[in-house]
Amino acid sequence: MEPSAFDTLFRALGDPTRRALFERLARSELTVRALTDGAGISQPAVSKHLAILKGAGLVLDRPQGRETHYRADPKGLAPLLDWMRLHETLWAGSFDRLDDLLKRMDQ
Amino acid sequence: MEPSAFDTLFRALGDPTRRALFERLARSELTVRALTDGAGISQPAVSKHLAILKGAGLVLDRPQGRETHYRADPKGLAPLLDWMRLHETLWAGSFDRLDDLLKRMDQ
DNA sequence: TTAATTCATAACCCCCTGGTTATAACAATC
DNA sequence: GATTGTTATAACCAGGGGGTTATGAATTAA
Repeated sequence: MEPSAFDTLFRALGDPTRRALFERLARSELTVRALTDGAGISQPAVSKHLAILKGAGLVLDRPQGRETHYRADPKGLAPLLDWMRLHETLWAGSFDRLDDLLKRMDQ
Repeated sequence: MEPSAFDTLFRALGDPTRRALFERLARSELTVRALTDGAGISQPAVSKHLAILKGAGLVLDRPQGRETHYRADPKGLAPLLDWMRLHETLWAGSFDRLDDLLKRMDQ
């Protein structure tokens, strides 16, 4: 069976290195070179991670000349919300924390 | 470096088989035997998945005689909320959907 | 007490994944 | 045009992870 959107999303976020890249891209758009500097791994490794993040819909690329700019895609996390909605009953205990999150986002 | 709580949680949820087990346990408490029937994999494989889910704090076990009952732990998903809070800015676009979720949980 | 059931662990295997280096394509600069 | 810089891909490799069967410990049933 082909992997679901949940699979690709969870798997993409499952790797710490990949999640670190995503978190950097959440703050600002960066080129592959900029991402490689400070990532502690080679440039091809970074490119592979970016391809996976892109495949999961977490990241968008913007080629410009010889460099490619990457940025996080807000819509990429939507399946996470969908999955949580499937398990609302589990959330009762965490409700107040989620409420806090919403309040902070609202202001 | 030792893996963070995020790592263990995301990795635990990253495997489809494991997520399926977790989803079944979200609905009702089940024994290893009950989980194995209908999982499509061997009993030792199920036990290993359960150990990983337990290690991630997603599941609680309750030994009773020769069988062990497992159930989902609501608090296990808390780190997911924490992680989302770290990236609130990314959420602007998904805000209304999260709002929907909260409304449905409130009723 | 003997047999059957349930579960966890050990030992093993294969494949997938995350890393590497090498290289090619393309763009910018000299 | 030649060179340098940026990125993606190919080829490869080591390790980890998810599966298996075998087995033992503990509990229940016969």
